[in-house]
Amino acid sequence: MSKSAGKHNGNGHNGDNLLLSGLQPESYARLEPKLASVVLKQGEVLYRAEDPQEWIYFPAKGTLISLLAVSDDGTSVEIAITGREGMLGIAGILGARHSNHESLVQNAGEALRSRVEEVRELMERDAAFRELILRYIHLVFAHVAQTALCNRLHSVEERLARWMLSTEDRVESPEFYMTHELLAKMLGTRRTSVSLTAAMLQKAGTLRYSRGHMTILNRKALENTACGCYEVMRAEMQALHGKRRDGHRTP
Amino acid sequence: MSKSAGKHNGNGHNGDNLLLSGLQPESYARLEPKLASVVLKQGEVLYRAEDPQEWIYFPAKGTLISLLAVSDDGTSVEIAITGREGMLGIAGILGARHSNHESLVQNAGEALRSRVEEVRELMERDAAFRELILRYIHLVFAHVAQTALCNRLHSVEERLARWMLSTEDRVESPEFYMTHELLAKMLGTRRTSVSLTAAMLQKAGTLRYSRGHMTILNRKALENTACGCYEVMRAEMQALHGKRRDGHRTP
DNA sequence: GTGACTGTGTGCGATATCGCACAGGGTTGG
DNA sequence: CCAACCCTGTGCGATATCGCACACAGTCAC
Repeated sequence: MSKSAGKHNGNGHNGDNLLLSGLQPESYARLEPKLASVVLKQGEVLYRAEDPQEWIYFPAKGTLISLLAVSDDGTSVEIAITGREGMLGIAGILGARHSNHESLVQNAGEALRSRVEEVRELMERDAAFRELILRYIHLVFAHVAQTALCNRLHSVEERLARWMLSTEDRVESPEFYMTHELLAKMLGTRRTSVSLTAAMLQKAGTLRYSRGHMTILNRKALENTACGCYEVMRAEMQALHGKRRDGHRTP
Repeated sequence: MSKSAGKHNGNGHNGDNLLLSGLQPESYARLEPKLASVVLKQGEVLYRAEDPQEWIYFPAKGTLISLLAVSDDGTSVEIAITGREGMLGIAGILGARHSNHESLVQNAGEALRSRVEEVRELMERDAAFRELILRYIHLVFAHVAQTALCNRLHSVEERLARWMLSTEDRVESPEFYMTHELLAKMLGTRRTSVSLTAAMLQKAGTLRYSRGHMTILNRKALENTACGCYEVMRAEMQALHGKRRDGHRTP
């Protein structure tokens, strides 16, 4: 279900983004000339904290972007994660000049982007599009809230496993680039805590990694290790995009 | 600045809610017949997790409501806090049937409420109102994100102080009802951790409490104890409602 | 006034995580 | 091929918080 998504109408070259493929053909036709395809590189920062919110990004299949909250002393924590199920630039949609969050490209890929005003204009015209975007904002809201809970109540191991699962879902591959250092930045913990936990999971045969090349070997085991937050977030996403209830991907 | 807020147009009996007082008179006149005044009691739960999102609440001056994320094992964490600067029922505005969050009345008071559909309808008609509501959603989003960071990186003492300050701002009084047990529920920690920390602050003369009756004695000291998250959240609120930069209240 | 309940103080061992420092093995670029 | 750099493993003491249990003092209902 890559190009022509089941319940969606698959507007051809929408970069597989699920918000765009949910558009009616005539709405998409109106937005299309404003959309530009961009290539996002691993490690690229789309928005720094305090940057003006000018662009909306609609990630294509496989592209993965983290939203990070940064503290004044440089420490940071991931608050949400975005793949082709969503978009980047919510603050702009909500009328804010800037947000305090940094968006960091975790897995390279393509995205379509448009100016905030164009998207807002389409939202005013097209009620279905507006509803979809608002529902997506609700999804992110729920995601951030669950993260707040998870950060407080769950162990590094549980959070690490949750992160791996969410990432695999969006990258749509069990292999991706991710160092312990970066993981620590996102989980808001020390690099060594990540290394210890990851080593345990590797010994157990759950995953394998080497110098940033990470591979999930046993997804079931990861699911058992992760806290319930993963399921909560996944259910929320399915409520929006109506994916199948049984599995996370279709071959 | 109780009834007739400076930059706002003060629509008489809007319960001092800053979102409603920001409305143009004709818009408010349209919404007013749909608004009903309700009294919220201490400890009352407006929305349980999974409850259908039917009502929007606009708290009046002094009324304080917490948004809690609840885990399946009953543990919980506060993700946001709402006073007269905002409203309750964002999930409904965003088109979600339900949210996973519980809203708990911390400080009794009044609120105006209306059905979700009425508010949504006014949002469609009145662009200024829509912008205000969307900007408020951004505010809450920023608040939840900051909480996620704070929960992960800051100590019980810092978080407790932050909570006290936010609460005083909304209750608009240095005295309010709050037990250690409840605080623990919101900060996502043990009751005894709260008791220990609170006892330290009491010995230092920063606050005083007895069986749920809590009084802030030295606000400056609290500000020094709290993490920067308080300032971040407050700045965000001021960006929306344009309050004075120097103090939190006017006599 | 008495009993039941609720809010707070205290103790104490267990554990996860922190903060920091250093070593060594891949990888990359010249 | 070598040097510099990046990623990961390891150690170890310090500390915050956890989890649980029990004591005691206000407060409220009767």
